Amino acid sequence: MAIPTPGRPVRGSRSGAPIMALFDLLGRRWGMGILWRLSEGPCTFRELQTRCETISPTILNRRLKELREALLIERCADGYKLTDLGAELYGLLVPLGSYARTWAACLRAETDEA
Amino acid sequence: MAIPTPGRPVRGSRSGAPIMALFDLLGRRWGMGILWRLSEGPCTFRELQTRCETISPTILNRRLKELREALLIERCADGYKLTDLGAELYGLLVPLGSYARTWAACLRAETDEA
DNA sequence: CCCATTGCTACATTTAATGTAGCATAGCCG
DNA sequence: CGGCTATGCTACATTAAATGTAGCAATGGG
Repeated sequence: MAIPTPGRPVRGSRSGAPIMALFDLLGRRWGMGILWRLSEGPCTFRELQTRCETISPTILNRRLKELREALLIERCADGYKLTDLGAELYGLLVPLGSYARTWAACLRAETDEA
Repeated sequence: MAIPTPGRPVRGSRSGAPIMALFDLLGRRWGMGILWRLSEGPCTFRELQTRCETISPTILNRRLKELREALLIERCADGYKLTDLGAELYGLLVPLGSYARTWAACLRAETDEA
């Protein structure tokens, strides 16, 4: 699957709105998860596979290719790492971490009362 | 597909880390796009379908069910709208909009020079 | 009653993800 | 050198998810 290109039709925008292209890319399975795990530090393919806990090498490899093409990650001596552009994106995802805990608490509360 | 439940195994975390559960949910096709479009204001199923430009009713309906179950959106007189929890999440996605434009510019630059 | 709009569902097809096995290369150690 | 380990993958068969089109049942006018 080719990477979504801003300016060309993407899922959610026939005109290729950048945000929709980004959502299309990050919305692929494991997309954000890989960025998140890689933010813990550069690592090898196999180490990344371990960090992701349940990813298959097939899909890890495909996402890595896409994310490299999208300039978010790159190869290095230790295997793979975030580019500056990727690190910047990661920075925007960080707040989702604490939000997720709030969200989880709400879900639990809802489930309990039901 | 059941919604990923924090605390139970999800993609990326056997122990169910909230952030991975959230990534699993938002990482489903159209997940973030629907939130984004709904943030423009409450609307009907069909209007939302139009805003999304290219979504099929099948998958729109499925995502709506999931997002409702996840307490991010709810039904209202006008059709659907974000819950407070969903609006809060949307707030965290907003910065991705301007980031996406930067990212698009970098991609274009890269493509041009190659 | 007729027509338009609503929120969907059915179903057939295409595409993506999974899981397991294993190969080819590179580096060490004796 | 031979044998071991780790690396980055790829092949392939299976399952699951997304797509696209058609259309139905319900509601609310006029």
